[in-house]
Amino acid sequence: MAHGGKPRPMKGIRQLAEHLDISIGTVSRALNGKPDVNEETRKRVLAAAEQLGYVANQSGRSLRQGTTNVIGLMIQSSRETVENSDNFFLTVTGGLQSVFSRHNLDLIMLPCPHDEDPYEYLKRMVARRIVDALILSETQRVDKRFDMLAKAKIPFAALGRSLSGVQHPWADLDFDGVANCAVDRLVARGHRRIAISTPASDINLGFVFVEGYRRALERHGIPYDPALVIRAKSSEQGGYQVADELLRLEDRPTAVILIYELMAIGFYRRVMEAGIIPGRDIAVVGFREAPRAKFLQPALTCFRTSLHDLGVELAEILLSSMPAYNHIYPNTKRQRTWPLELVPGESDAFHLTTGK
Amino acid sequence: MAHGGKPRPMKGIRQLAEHLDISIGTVSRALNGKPDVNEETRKRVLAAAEQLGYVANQSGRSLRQGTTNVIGLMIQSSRETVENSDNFFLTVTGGLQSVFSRHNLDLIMLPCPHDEDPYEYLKRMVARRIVDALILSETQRVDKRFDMLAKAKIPFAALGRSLSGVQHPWADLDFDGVANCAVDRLVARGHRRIAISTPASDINLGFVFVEGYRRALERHGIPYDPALVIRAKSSEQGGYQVADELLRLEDRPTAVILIYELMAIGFYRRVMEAGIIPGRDIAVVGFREAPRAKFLQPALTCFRTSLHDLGVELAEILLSSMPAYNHIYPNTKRQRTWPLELVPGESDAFHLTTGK
DNA sequence: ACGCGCTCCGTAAACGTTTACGATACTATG
DNA sequence: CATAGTATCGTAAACGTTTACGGAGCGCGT
Repeated sequence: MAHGGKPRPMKGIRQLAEHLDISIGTVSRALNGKPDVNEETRKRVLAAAEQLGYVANQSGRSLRQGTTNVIGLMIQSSRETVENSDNFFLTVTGGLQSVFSRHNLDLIMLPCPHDEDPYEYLKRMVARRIVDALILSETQRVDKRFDMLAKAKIPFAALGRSLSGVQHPWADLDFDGVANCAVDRLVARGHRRIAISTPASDINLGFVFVEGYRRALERHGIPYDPALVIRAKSSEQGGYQVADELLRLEDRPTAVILIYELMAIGFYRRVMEAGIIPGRDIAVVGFREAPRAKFLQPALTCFRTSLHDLGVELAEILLSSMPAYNHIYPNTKRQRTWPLELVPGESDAFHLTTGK
Repeated sequence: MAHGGKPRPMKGIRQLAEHLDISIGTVSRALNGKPDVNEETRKRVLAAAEQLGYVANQSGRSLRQGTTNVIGLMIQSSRETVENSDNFFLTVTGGLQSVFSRHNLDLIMLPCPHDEDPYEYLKRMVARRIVDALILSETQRVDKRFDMLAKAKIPFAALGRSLSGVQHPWADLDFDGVANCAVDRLVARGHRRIAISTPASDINLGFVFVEGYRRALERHGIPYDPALVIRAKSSEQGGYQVADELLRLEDRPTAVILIYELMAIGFYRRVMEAGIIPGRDIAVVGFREAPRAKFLQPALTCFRTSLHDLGVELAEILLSSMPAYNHIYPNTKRQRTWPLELVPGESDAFHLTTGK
């Protein structure tokens, strides 16, 4: 490879210092807002940097001070994620960034390849020291990643709870609260056989969801029937499959709670194929409100929340557990279940005992 | 084993060298596969690195050799993107990674915040030298970013064409080909007033799409009517709006081509509100095949493609324009329109002249 | 005069790696 | 035996930045 004899342009702080006829130490201090530099020289330095388009080389900086000013958001583009994530991650990302940018932190997304073990991938990213802190998503029931990050002393927060690493910081949608509310609402309308869907994978939110459902049933004195818990992919196809399985049951449920709004599309379709009208013959409650759920007929009863604000909260939780920032976000609650608001629709608007 | 028990975490190549009683130069050469190192010592070094969990610090490495082994994929999480991107980016990402990982390159996603100018954001990322090369998406009609990257001599490729930076490498869905094919098909069924939708933003694919449509009409001797080109967001709501606007026209079109499949959901809904049945009273052709389009009734005629393979192609295009890799991917065609395959549905299955 | 504290700035040593260069031992060749 | 060539390895200089340290200049109180 040409390793060349051309006089390199020396694009660095050194050139900037020479151009200003100041030592590079002073230039660096001026740029980084250190106190012991004359205000007037600082102005000169900043002006020159702006004019010459100088930006500190990240490698040099982070080599010296062991910090990168980059936060990583790890996502596993598993097939299931790919099929249903839609705007979820990007919306949360917006909230995260709105906080990080205030501290000159940049967010990058680390997509773990399908064919690579998430744990190994994360280990590599950590070892490379490319990020100062991490946000983990799609937390598993037991998730080795937490222990690893704790041992490596990398600050992190999770988008989702987990059973492992008990005390780690997280923010999570209030899955059990939603299941609870949905059951209450359906029971109040006379339903007693209520089905629920949960993801097929080991992702923890499914367990939390079903657990909330189970406790709510218990509170109402309704026996918990495992046959009414359907494991399915969180997609339209999954919803179709849920309906399919429920139709096969001898003692069919009169209501169903779907963990992803998109599933309702497939669910509607399948039951209508069987001549069953959602909102008249069976009650349906979905999870998050989503633009495309708005077009369902009858309108889906679901739960609204601001994913953007959830991102904001999660960012603050992360910063509060980073030594360099916890003086700015002190005592922030390290674990936060994020509330959702009921959006009543027509899909469960009938009372069972009064007929349709 | 020299020191029994658990070795404490590696601090750097220096400790690894001391542990092996070899100079750090040799260790580095061994790890990087340089030729002038004894095969047997190399094995020892690799084994020790594996055992002690040593991974080279990326900052030190990239500071020295000016390379990071990271490829950045810039995405602008604009509101429009957030609403319709669904699995698009993650799927393409999978294809990209399958190529990059063969060369020990990692892909990171750089999400430009809504409130930041994409150009400034990119400039910052480039200046920080955090990536070796870039993939740009959502290319605008005229896109300053290309010129900037060219001037900064950063290798890049684009997911999407542009009018600026004429000779830059890119891969792009065959928007004009699809528009062309759709028009041909509709004309063959007797349609002459054919509407088309295009995004409201300056994203280039809209122009390419409409241009293909315009030329196809011209070929059939059908006059181009600007009133039939509807600018709308690429979402269900956008589709609803397209239908709404078309219904207001005095001389209503008999067919419509939608640039995003999701729009069909809203479109169906709106025309059915007006008592118009898609596939009987109006012909509808969508763009990409998507899981949720499968649930439309009648089935949407649309176009299928593998976004994963598009990612593979794009990765190879990028590598072929990187000095360090172009010997591996020589003479790869630098610009590639990616084909789509027609998936006939029922939404345009009627012949206009024979009635319904 | 002297010392002290303060403000500002220059010097140089890190940070962890890669790599050009030279050194050593050994082998093959003349 | 001298020399050249080869295989292998150690040494030290970069890469660009931050920062501990010290020094110069100055004002001020004793």
